[in-house]
Amino acid sequence: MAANSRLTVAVHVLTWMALVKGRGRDVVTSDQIADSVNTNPVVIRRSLGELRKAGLVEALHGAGAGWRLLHEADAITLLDVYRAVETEPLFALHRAEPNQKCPIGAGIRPALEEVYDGAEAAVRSTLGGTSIADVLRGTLAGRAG
Amino acid sequence: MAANSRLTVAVHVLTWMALVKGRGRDVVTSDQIADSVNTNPVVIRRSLGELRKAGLVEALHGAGAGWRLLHEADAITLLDVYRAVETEPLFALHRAEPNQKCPIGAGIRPALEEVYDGAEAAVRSTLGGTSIADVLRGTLAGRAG
DNA sequence: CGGCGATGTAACTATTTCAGTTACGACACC
DNA sequence: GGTGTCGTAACTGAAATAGTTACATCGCCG
Repeated sequence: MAANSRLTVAVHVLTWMALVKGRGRDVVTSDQIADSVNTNPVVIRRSLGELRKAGLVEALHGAGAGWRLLHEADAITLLDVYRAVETEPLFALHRAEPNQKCPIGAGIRPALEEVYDGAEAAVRSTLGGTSIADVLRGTLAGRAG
Repeated sequence: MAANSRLTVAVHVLTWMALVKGRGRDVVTSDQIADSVNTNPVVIRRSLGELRKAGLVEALHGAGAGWRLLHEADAITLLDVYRAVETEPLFALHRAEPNQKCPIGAGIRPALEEVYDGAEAAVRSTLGGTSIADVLRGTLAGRAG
């Protein structure tokens, strides 16, 4: 389970919500989404909870409860989703502190961090160039849109 | 993301080898490298084994055995290292196949793959722009070079 | 006001991965 | 043949993921 599928699940959730919203249904339940993603509703609610904290969706309570998109599909980029669900950096540094008595051990971490920051910036830039609307179009067309 | 430190360890290994090679010692043992990385020699040998398969280092046997860089430090990019040690994609797709009866479930995976491929290409491009010599300079200077 | 349907979360489990460790055979030089 | 190192298998502990059960909570509706 090297890489996690949180970004995939969250994008799937939002893309599905965008699709059914286009069909006139703008409040949906975690059970309905779970049926499309093919997983447990709790997994979906966990994902929606992160998206809610990021201000991308809202939860409604009481009768007719469920979830609603807070922005248009073309105003949500995959970078927004990435920021909402991904906490860890792309590449981890040493698990244990390297030998500080060695010039490499003492100085390599900031050097690596600079390179890793550049790689993450490149990823964010790529994700920022694709919206949920793009994914929806690509999904229905068989391409990324 | 359960990010691993394989890239970090492998870059550390090569950077250290480049440093000591500059000091005239071009055959080193996994024990010596492990002392700088602050880990077990077997972890280093596993990393070196992947770098050997990638053609970046060679192993010597018999008396005076050890490892040797096969290229100059400025001819090895972090992309070469990334390719050598990283097998999994940056982002995982669904763990279980999504619902094929749903238009999103049926079509989202190729759409996502296209975006993910773009992100990976961006990472590779960034890593390709930095060499072990750059990391060595940055490590000794307190920057990435 | 009580029932209902959904959210929100805690708690537990199975699976997987990572990295550290021990152990030992293989190898090539002396 | 002895020695030092590689090369790798096997095991362990720790952590993360995602799936699951369970249940308190919330707010409308009859």
